[in-house]
Amino acid sequence: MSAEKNAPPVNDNPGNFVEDLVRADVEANVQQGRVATRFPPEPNGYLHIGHAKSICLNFGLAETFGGTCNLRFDDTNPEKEDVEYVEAIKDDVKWLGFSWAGEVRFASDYFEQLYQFAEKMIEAGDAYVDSQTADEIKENRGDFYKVGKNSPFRDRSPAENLALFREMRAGAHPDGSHVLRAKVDMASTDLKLRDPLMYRIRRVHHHRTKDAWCIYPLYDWAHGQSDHIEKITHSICSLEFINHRPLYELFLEKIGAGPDTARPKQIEFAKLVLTYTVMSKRRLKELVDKNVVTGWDDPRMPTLAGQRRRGVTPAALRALCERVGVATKDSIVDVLLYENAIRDDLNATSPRFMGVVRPLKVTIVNFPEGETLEIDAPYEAPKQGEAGAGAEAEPVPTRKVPLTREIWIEREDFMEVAPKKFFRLTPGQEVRLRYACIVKCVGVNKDAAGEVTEVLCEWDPQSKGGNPADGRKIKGTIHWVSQKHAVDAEVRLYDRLYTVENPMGEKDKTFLDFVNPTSLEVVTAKLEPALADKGEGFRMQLERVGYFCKDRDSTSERPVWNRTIGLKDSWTKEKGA
RNA sequence: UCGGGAAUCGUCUAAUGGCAGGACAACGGAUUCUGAUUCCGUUUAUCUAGGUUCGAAUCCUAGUUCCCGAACCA
Repeated sequence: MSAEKNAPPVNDNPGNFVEDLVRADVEANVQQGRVATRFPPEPNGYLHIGHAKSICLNFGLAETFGGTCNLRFDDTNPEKEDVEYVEAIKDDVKWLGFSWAGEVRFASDYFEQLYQFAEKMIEAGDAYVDSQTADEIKENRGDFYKVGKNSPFRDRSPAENLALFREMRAGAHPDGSHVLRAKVDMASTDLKLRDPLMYRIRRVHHHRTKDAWCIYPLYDWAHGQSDHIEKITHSICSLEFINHRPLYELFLEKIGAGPDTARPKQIEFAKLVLTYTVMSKRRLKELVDKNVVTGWDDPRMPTLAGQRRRGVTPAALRALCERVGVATKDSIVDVLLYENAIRDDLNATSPRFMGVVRPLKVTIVNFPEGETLEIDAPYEAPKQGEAGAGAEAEPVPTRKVPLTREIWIEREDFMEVAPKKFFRLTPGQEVRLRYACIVKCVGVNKDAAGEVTEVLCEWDPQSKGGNPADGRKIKGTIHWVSQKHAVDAEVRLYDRLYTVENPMGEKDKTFLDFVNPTSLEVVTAKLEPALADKGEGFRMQLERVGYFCKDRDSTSERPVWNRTIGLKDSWTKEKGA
């Protein structure tokens, strides 16, 4: 008992320092204890696994504290943005299982208000129109070791600045001729504070505001102010934005957002990076544009659309984000953690079926020709710790599996010359056909090249259902499909897209140099007939093979299944050793 | 040569001056009509050097390493 009293607090949960900070604010009644977050993607590409972490964090916080989370598109750079992405992103967030508060927001909804804020800045002498060229601005900004030089236009009067800024808005000046800058400090050691740009002139069609504007705000001017307009309490972003925080706060100060206890608070966390994965939108676009993959939703892509098509569940993605934790240290998560989260969820939820991916003919020579044995086989995911069959405490749902004289088995389940501990088919050895019976290999047929083309077996008719009458131990169980009933299907066997942990980590090479040449292998598989009528998106486990999801490329003549992920395999490892 | 961040098992992450814990991975074993699942067990960590303290991952000093920052991108 005394030991219990002295026991240190135990916390087996992964850390989430953001949640701790928010909780502290709620308990201190900051912002009346209100929690309002936002997920602010730029609609210039598809969401990926990294975004999932931010989505889970922001929406999760809102759920945890009974607050709200907005979906806000940060659409301030029309050159790269498109409605295609807006729709895809909305779908992805919904698919992940989250709902945003009210309508979808757009930074572009705030362009007028942002503009008014900017006029206030000008009137207060806190912003000016700079008419230097882009090169001059860059030159005069200085660098890490050299302070900047004031622009010759820095001392224009508020009245002149206001007139010029209004002309900029009205389209009186060509692109690039002027910018609006905040007047801060060209000598600051923080380069971000050397008179940051607020507006540029760009005659570009915007996907929402069309041609209403020819000046567009830059990130630093748009983001914090949008947070303020939406009354966001906690503005969560990734680590690289920590350099922007002083500016974030300065702008809120200048627009009169109130005391810092009443303003949005920027908090930075480490984004999710996975081994064997390249997440940046630019590279993802490159894979698409160079046809390395078939599109943004290619099942090898780390995009949410790709992962969804591959068969990954939203629950698996959420589990990954939960397990990874939230911290301020740059980290690279082993992709195995993700694969484990996928298997974990799929194992618990996938019905079981049989299918042969690389078929090899087997003839059961003493099985009556033309006869079919119908077997009732359970297909539900086994309960935790239970075996797939046998342990029928209560009736379990089953499907009919036909057994005939000619069947397909997996090519790798037969070896003419087998190593020790090979518990599958090999001459003279007995093996169980899952759910069906015991067979023994009595011979093989080969082609001219010496390749085994057919395996001959005898079955034990006393073992119908899978267990021998005399109770003898059968070590191996293999899957099979009746040839006569088999459904041909295109199966896409996906593997990691890269051959190395960090495809970006090599000098003199690009990530494209490390694309796995066998990241996709297409085979014609033989599936059991019960799978014939499954619809697009149906997920299942092919026993002993892996988890699969029916692809939208399926036609009535040719079903297509994607391998989401294989089963863990301790056999190939042993074999290799 | 500047400014800002961060350093705990192989990986991610706890412990906020008091037993360095968990997950994944690895390894061993048990169970199994999936070589899966499940169960049990084992190995492995506080960046370095000083200091404060009865006691330091935690506080102090110095150093080292890594990341971010010089777009009219976000």
